[in-house]
Amino acid sequence: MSQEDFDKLLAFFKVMGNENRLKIAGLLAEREHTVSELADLLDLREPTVSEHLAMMKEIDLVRVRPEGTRRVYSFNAKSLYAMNKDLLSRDKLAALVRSKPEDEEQRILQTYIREGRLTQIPVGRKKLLTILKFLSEQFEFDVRYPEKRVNEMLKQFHEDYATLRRELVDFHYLEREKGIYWRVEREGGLE
Amino acid sequence: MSQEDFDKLLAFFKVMGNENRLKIAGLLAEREHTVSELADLLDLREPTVSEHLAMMKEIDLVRVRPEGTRRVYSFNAKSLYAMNKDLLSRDKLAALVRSKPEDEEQRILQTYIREGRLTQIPVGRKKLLTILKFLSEQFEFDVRYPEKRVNEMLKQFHEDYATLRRELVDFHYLEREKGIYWRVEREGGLE
DNA sequence: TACCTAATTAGCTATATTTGTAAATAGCCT
DNA sequence: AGGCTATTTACAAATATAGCTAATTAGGTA
Repeated sequence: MSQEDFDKLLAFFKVMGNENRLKIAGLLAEREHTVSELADLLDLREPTVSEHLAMMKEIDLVRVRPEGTRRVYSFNAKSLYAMNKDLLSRDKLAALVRSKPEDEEQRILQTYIREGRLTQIPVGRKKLLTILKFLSEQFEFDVRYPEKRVNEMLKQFHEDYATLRRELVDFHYLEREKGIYWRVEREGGLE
Repeated sequence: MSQEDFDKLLAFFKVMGNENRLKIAGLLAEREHTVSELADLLDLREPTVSEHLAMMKEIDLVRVRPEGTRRVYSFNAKSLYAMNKDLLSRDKLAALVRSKPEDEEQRILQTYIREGRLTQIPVGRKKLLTILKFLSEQFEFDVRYPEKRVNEMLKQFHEDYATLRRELVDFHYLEREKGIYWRVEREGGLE
């Protein structure tokens, strides 16, 4: 994400992160309004509303149309749509910094898994997470696994199944309660 | 959109509308970090970062995992996507304040139209727009009406057809050129 | 236990934001 | 032109936010 994109996104959040401006956006999304109408509806003075509208116009969130001595403000849906699409998309946010995670994960897995067995349990956090993610994928969602079964499954990959099991829980790939384990969607990180 | 949704959206914008918090979001989207790492990267003190993270946690934008004496923060992508999907659409924003507009329009029409005639031409903008919308619906799209015909049609509703005609044009329910009128889709307003 | 490190909480200050009043501007009407 | 209205601009007051240092809490370790 470029500096420009960052600034644009920040400006957008700043503008919308104000109660009255968000209300104005709502009112304008419904239908166009003049400054004094908005002032009435929001119980604010005209200059205040005018100021808010100027900020919203700055980022192209609203449009103005003069009508005699009034100014009719309308919501620029396109702007919101573009923002939504371009800046808030999964890709953009992810691309923020991610550098081909799949490739790197593949490389790590190839390094540590030979003939279906873990050659060693990596120490580096990133490597460990990749391995744990792979192991967690051996489990299905919505299935309850007794500890014994978990151990058996993990022993396939490494003698020290207890460490693997503990790490899987510690890093929230598995949840545990009363000796029963189940897979959960690990959030954040190298998902 | 409920008050709850409004508050949620507002809180989200408020949190993301700060330069350092937005940077933190970017850094955490890349990979998880501890408080002091972030403080280093952003050139801020730990308490400041801690405070920012607390705000982000409040709206479930980040997750924490204790690791010894550190706390490892990670980005909760799900939260962002949910926000993006559920709350940022135009419909949602519009619904922000809409209180059954159809009902209200019906109420206004019933107030001002008796036995097929306008009892008076309302002054309030909202009421006026509702009446004008109703009147505009007497005209068909893609039909060219000479002024004389427009006057006749409007006279059915009120003696002061000239005012109605002018308002219909002023508020862009009708377009006029060289004495010929035609109905257009009014944009923005009470469509 | 005592000590160390990391993080959070508390309390304070500087800055930014929001809002209001008063004055200036712009369009319309007589 | 002069008056009227809606809006914007200028500027000041009040409030909110962001940042700091210092103190406290929590976990790890000798």
